[in-house]
Amino acid sequence: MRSAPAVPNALRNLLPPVLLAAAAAVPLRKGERLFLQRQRPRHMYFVVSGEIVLERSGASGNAVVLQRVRHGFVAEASLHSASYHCDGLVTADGDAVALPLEALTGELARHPEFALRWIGMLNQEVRRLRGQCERLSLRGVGERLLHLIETEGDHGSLAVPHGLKSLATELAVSHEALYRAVATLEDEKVVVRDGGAISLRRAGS
Amino acid sequence: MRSAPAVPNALRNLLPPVLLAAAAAVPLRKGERLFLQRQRPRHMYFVVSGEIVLERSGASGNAVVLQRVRHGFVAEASLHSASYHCDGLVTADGDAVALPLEALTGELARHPEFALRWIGMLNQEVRRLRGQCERLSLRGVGERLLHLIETEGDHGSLAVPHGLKSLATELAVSHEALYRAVATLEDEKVVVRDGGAISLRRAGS
DNA sequence: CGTACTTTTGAATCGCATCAAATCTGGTGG
DNA sequence: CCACCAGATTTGATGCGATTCAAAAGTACG
Repeated sequence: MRSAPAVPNALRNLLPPVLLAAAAAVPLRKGERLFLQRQRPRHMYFVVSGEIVLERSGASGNAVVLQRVRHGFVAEASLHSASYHCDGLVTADGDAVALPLEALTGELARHPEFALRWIGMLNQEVRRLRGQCERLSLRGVGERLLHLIETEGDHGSLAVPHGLKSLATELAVSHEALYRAVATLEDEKVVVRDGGAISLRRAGS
Repeated sequence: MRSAPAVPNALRNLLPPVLLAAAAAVPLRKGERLFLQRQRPRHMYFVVSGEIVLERSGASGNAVVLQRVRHGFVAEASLHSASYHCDGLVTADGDAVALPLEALTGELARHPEFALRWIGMLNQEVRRLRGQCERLSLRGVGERLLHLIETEGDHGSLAVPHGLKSLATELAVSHEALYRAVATLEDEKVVVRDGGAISLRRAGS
């Protein structure tokens, strides 16, 4: 028996029954693109496992990573948009849930308390994005990494399940620079690497 | 008679009557701080004129500019927060409107169509922030500037009412670097400076 | 065992930050 | 009107840190 938790608890608590019924499980295959820039939005996704990267190809042709999502909503901002504003690229196998945007709009209009929860979710996203902007405003790879650990980490410990290389693109630095920064911070006894996690020495655990 | 447009049209179209009645005009004085990090949120603001900068003082003590607002909402993400996540510093005299958060929450719960409009506003903000992250991920001052003009500008023309210096902090580069980048782009016939605006030569106007 | 990937280290180069200083600007008061 | 000041603008020189190119070593997986 495949234990397929098509809809995780986070969604059960947020969405009304009608939407839960309309939710469809979507398998994520590395390399696949869930949606493309400029496409008309039809679904919103919730990543249960695996990884999706929102990326946008600039005029110069180089792809820029807007966001990595390992657990949470993707394309939630396309609710009333005429088109997706970025690509949804799967970078690690896993599972997601697709929600039809039409149904979502209808339920938001029908259930005020759901709309309020949705607004709360968006507020959280806005704050997270502000944090990312703040992080990217920092000079120095080390500072960015420490900021990430303090901001997104759990009690001074940041999970890095997919290696430092993918983390480097999120911090908008070369992977070499990140490796060197981590090594330096370890020498300085500021952080400790524990396999799939980086932790601050002070505070936290 | 002072023509005091306490509530601009953008707000009239968005907010229900009850909130418009609860809105209070707030004069903005340069140097003043509308709210402080970690304070309990009581109001949300809408900038009519002047400028407010959202800034956060990092652990290292250096202030980081999260956002400059010359027209639009400020602190909209603090709706259900226990505290503001940044300071609201006035950087240019002007006027704003203050909305009590309590009343806002109540109206959102009471009027689904208002909640939907609010969600639309938040979606726009999320996209704008993603754009800013994308911009900050770019290497090179010139690239960031061009991205800003293309993204936030009006038909390839970006208003710079407060000089390039404040723009530099928004792009997270030194003002010297920005001045040099602008000069270079002008030499290369890529942009034109027109007093308070920078415009692309190709496209746009 | 081989392939593909990440991790790691090295060396050269380039862009930006930084410090410094000169010029220009608008505004204020004499 | 002019002197003067505060701020923005501009140019120059220097150093550091990150990028880049390169290559080796480690690791996971079929």
